[in-house]
Amino acid sequence: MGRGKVELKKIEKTSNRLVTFLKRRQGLIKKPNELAILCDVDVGVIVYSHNGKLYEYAKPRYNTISKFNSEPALVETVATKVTELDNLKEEIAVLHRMQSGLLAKNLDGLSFTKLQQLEHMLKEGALSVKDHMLMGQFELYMPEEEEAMIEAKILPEQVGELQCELAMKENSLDEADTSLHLRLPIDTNLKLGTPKAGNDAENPMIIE
Amino acid sequence: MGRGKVELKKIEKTSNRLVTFLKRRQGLIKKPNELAILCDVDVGVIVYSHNGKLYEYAKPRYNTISKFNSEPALVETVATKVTELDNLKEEIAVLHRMQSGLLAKNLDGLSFTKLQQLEHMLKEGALSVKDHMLMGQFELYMPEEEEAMIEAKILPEQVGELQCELAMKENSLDEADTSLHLRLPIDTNLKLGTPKAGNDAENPMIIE
DNA sequence: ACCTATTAATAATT
DNA sequence: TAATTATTAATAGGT
Repeated sequence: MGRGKVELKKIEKTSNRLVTFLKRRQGLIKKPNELAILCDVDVGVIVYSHNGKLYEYAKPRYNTISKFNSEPALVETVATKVTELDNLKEEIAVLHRMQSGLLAKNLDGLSFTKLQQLEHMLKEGALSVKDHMLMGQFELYMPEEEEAMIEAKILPEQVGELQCELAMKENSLDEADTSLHLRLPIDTNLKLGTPKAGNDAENPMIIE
Repeated sequence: MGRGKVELKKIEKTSNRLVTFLKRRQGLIKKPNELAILCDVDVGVIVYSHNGKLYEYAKPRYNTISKFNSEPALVETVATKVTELDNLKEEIAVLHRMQSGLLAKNLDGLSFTKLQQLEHMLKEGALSVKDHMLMGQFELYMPEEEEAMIEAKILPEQVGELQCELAMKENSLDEADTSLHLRLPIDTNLKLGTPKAGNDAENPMIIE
């Protein structure tokens, strides 16, 4: 339609291209409205000009379409959502790694600083959890022999491995300035509870 | 175009409406393609038939458009994304609460079981982190007096508060069956490092 | 921006 | 349904 047909390829002459864009855009925005009304269906059209401006038509039966309709630009909207998703996934990955890593010992991906932070968190956290649980329920005194048994249980094989590691590395160390205090908080001389049988040593950390 | 113009209202005769839908739909899908090519812009069209079938055109310059393009239905796509976002946010909230809660002592939202899990994690985690850091860098021996000083530093005010709490609750306890072993793992007799000055006690846990 | 010759789309008919 | 045709609608190029 027009004086002579046009070849289906990019119009190189800029002024012509802009004029054609204007004209055909108007037609493109008008048509779906007719289709929507005549045939009672849902139609959406979006057109982006080359400088990013958005033109659109949408029969807003679906919320999603009307949602996009109200947005300044679909691309930006979705891009934002995708970025948001990616960030959240990344954050979850880090958090999971920090938590499950504690149990699975997969700490390799964490920086030395993160390890320091973890250590700090563990120290503070141990005290906080202890404190918190005390608010609810606790047992003050426990037979000495029972306590000793529990400690024996809690001291895992890792301690032995640790000592083994230490023996092996004993002679090869320097650069003391980045080393850390790794001892756990010392015994506070509080005897604070009796373990519920088999309940605190087997359950891995699971996020529900 | 056609034998007589049509009024812009729903075509009541079903057969006519279906035919019109077929014809105009074809035109609607064809036009944007021409516009996209001739004017080198991005265009997307979506049409839903009344029985839910999706017809569309999209010049897939933007991933977002092509993404929708590959979906059976835009509505489902967006709904899924929103759900995904909500789930991730919820998961992050839980993870953050478990981590920052350790420091901020905001453990109230966590179940008793979660507290038990946390305690377990802390115990295991302390050993794991210790173990992990040992792989890299450590200092084996430390002067006895320095170690004592560090322990004094690490024993925070919470311990005092804990003791205070204990003193106050000393007489009011029962229900021993749900109580927990809260003592930290005992001293392993390993002297494992010297703290880098002021580096592990002040930094809160921050996820980068 | 407007015209208008021409092509393209399509409503009614077959 | 599918093809044909008369008509309207869109628009390319000129003014």
